Amino acid sequence: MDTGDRLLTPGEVAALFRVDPKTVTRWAAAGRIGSIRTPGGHRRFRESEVRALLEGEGMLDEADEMGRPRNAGPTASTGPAGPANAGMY
Amino acid sequence: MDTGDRLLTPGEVAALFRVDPKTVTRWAAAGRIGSIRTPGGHRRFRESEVRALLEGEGMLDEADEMGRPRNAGPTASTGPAGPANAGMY
DNA sequence: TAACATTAGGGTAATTAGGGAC
DNA sequence: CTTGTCCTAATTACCCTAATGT
Repeated sequence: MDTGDRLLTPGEVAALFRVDPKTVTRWAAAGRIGSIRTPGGHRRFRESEVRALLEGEGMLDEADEMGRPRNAGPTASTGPAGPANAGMY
Repeated sequence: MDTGDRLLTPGEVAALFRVDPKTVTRWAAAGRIGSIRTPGGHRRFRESEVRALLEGEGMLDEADEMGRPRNAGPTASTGPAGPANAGMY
């Protein structure tokens, strides 16, 4: 059962989200997305986790959302409720 | 049970890290990962060491603050024997 | 022995990391 | 507060040919 633990490079993740690779790096640095480091220091991301984030897995409807109380509120717990347990066994 | 007496080829390790086999060879040359040489000069890597590197080897994530803490990993156990992991600038 | 895929080795582009500022 | 762009340095990817492993 490979849920897809393929690893993606920062550039691929950035392309998927249509953001700058630097932004993906910031997400990883902030702990918003799990990352695996190569011995050289580069990051690799789990495809399953990235796809979960793309799907909006856990994200409620944002149709009416405009305020986007991200950090302002306590216990933000924004969205995906956790790491989506992408890859743990 | 063999926790890792199995030896992996550069191609195997490269696939695990989603990097080029040449990069794995470079890691071995730089001493970032242990390697066993065949009489012919080819390298073999210990599966236990590779898996330890993949898991993060004692490093959960670099999340620090801001946002919310993600779930904690499954007890990272004790770091094996933190080998010479040195190197970032 | 022969054939095939993989690996080693060097060299050169492309990508990534990290910081700091707007 | 988030994102994109600037910089420099390090790491990685792809090019090649020859040797090794099965």
